[in-house]
Amino acid sequence: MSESAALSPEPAYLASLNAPQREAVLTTEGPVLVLAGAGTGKTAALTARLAHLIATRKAWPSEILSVTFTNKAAREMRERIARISGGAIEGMPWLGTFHSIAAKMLRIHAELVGLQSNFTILDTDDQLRLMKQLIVAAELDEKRWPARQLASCIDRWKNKGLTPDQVDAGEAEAFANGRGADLYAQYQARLKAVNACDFGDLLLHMLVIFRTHEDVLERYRTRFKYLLVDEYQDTNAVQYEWLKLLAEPRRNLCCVGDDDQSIYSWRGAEVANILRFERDFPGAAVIRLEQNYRSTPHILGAASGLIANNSGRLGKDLWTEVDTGEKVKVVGVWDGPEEARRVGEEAEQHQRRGSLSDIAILVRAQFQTREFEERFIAIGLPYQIVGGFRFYERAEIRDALAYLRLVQSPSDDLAFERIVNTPKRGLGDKAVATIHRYARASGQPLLLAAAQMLDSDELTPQAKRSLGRFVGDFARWRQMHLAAADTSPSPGAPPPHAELARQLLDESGYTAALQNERTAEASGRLENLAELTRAMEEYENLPSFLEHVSLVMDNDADKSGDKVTIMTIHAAKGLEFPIVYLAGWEEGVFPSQRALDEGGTASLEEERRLAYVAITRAREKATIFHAANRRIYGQWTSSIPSRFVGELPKEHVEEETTMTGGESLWRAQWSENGDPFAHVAAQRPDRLATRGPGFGRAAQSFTPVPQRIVEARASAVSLGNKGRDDLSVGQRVFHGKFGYGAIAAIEGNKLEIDFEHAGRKRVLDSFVSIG
DNA sequence: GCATTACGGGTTTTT
DNA sequence: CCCGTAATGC
Repeated sequence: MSESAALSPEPAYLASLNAPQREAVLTTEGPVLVLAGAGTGKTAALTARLAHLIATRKAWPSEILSVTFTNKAAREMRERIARISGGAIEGMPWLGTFHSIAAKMLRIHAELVGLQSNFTILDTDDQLRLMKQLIVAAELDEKRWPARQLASCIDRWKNKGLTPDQVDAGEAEAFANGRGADLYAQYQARLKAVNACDFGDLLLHMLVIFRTHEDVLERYRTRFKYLLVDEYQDTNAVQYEWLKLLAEPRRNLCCVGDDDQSIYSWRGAEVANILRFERDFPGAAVIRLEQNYRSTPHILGAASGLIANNSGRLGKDLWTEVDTGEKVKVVGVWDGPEEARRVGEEAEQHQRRGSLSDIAILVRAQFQTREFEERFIAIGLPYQIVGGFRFYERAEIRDALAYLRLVQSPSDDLAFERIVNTPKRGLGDKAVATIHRYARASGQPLLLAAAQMLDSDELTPQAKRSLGRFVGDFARWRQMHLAAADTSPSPGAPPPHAELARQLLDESGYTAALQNERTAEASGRLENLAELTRAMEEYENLPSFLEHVSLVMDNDADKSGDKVTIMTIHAAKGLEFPIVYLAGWEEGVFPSQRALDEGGTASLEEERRLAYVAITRAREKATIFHAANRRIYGQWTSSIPSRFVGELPKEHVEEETTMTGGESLWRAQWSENGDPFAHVAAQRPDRLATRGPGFGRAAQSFTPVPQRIVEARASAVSLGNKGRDDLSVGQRVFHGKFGYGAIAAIEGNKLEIDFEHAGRKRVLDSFVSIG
């Protein structure tokens, strides 16, 4: 590193940076706020800054605390630093998410908050079950005061840095007329009793420790010579307090963020943190990254004009050297299906020259994805929906993890509760309640209590037999686990903890139960479990794997194959695509009804920031849609274009409406009640034909049927007729686009098919032939 | 203890 | 309209 620095006029990591980026790298001392607009090379500057600190020997890698919000961001930064330094920088032990860093610290200092260092980190499911127990015990009506709501209150309090005794009366009112704070205290007591904590606790416990144990705080203050925070606009109150404490006395704190991209206030993020940075850290250098390397001038112009409608911004002017590009297109369509049809057609057109992975469809809310999904299935356009359930949140994965947790910590009562009757082994509520009672009376963990109860007559002989097997299994697995810890792993062979997991899933009957289901879901679940045990091989031992899992709820999208991506705007933050379709820009959808009803200006401004994030995802082309009619919760609703459409500067926008008769017809249908299709059918019979360009391709293996006839058949089906009687579950069929597959389920004229290559899809029966 | 039906509720999602 | 959860019957 020093050699190359001596040879070239400046170090390699500065070479491709512009002036403000350099400033962000070279201003190492004192507080720095880097306002990084969308697509302005923020990560490049950030990684260069880390490389610089290390290359100039201002700090060792272990003396820099760098925090990100997602594991993905942390991973990317790690990779980029390795690349930028040619692998010279390794082992940045304090680069990670707030939560993973907090967990690492808390393992060291656990006893200061009454935990043992091997505490478990609960998932949402465990939390809810625990809270529900408390609500029932408090004799509250669990209908009126659902556990979910308590969970969100407690989460909010933790995000604000409030311990149970700090929750004031006003806050406590939020749950069960003031009993919320009390339940919070009970919940914390229960967590301590089972040696566990939740996500919010990781940060809050450490904050409490910093506040009450000067020596611990001092230790980290001495260690961290430089602090770096990415996505600073997303920090919540606890995280802010953390940083303020740790940054002293050197105050070498560099925060990078964009106030215009703050879209997570609903989960505790406070834009105010970034807005008042200069006041919090007087003398702070504020550096603006405004040169955009991503989008065309029209896209930037549209986004900038829109966000200018927000007040209380720090302000940035994005610019680009690019001087070509299309205007942002705004398309008014009749209804949701037409919106999906249009996007599908354009995607197919693009597919002829380019790749489908260039295209993203961004929506405000998950329910909007359905329309696109249905259309794309019909025309056989490959797509992927990003978001929804993540791998580690799936039931079968959590079940497997609960087994493993219980093997590792026999006192993990929450894990015990989760799996004692999963798969069904005849230990229902009654048996479990008995075990509970016994455990509580004898002050023991559930699994231990269960083992002792085998010698008593508390349980029915049937339950006893079943429980005996369960307990015996665990005794054996536990032996294996302990043995595995002692033996040195033989090279080549799968590590013993992965073997243990496989054996455990077999012997517990979990695998068998899924195999017996013989449904498509079950086979998918078995695959997920296989993937889980495979993933375990990457880890040294069971404890380190479980730690990884509880912190890294990663959402790795399947990047293989050429597909259009459909996702929410939230999920798209930080990503970019050449072509972006922005669907559903209507009042009540985007901005969402909820934002309009409650929350006032603040939430409307957050919606606007979301819109800003959405537009700035596009590199070359952005198309905004608004539909005059949309079916929401099964009800046809007419809608007006989003106010955000009107806020786009005219010079950057090109408008189009597909409605015959233009504006007048569109306005006319407004007051109309009833089925908007009646109107459309009368005016525009062609609109009923859903034959996009892909139709022929998808339908190649059978006679094309005009849509109206297909629809007629669909209604016959809904009256009880089978669409076709030549299909049955398990049968091998051929689909024009997806190829061969087996029918997993039949619902009317809709089929669920496990395709050999395309995976599981829902298709209409008219699109398949017997293969 | 388990399968079935009724009911309600339905932004955004990470860690 | 469609999903997941909760009370209800077997």
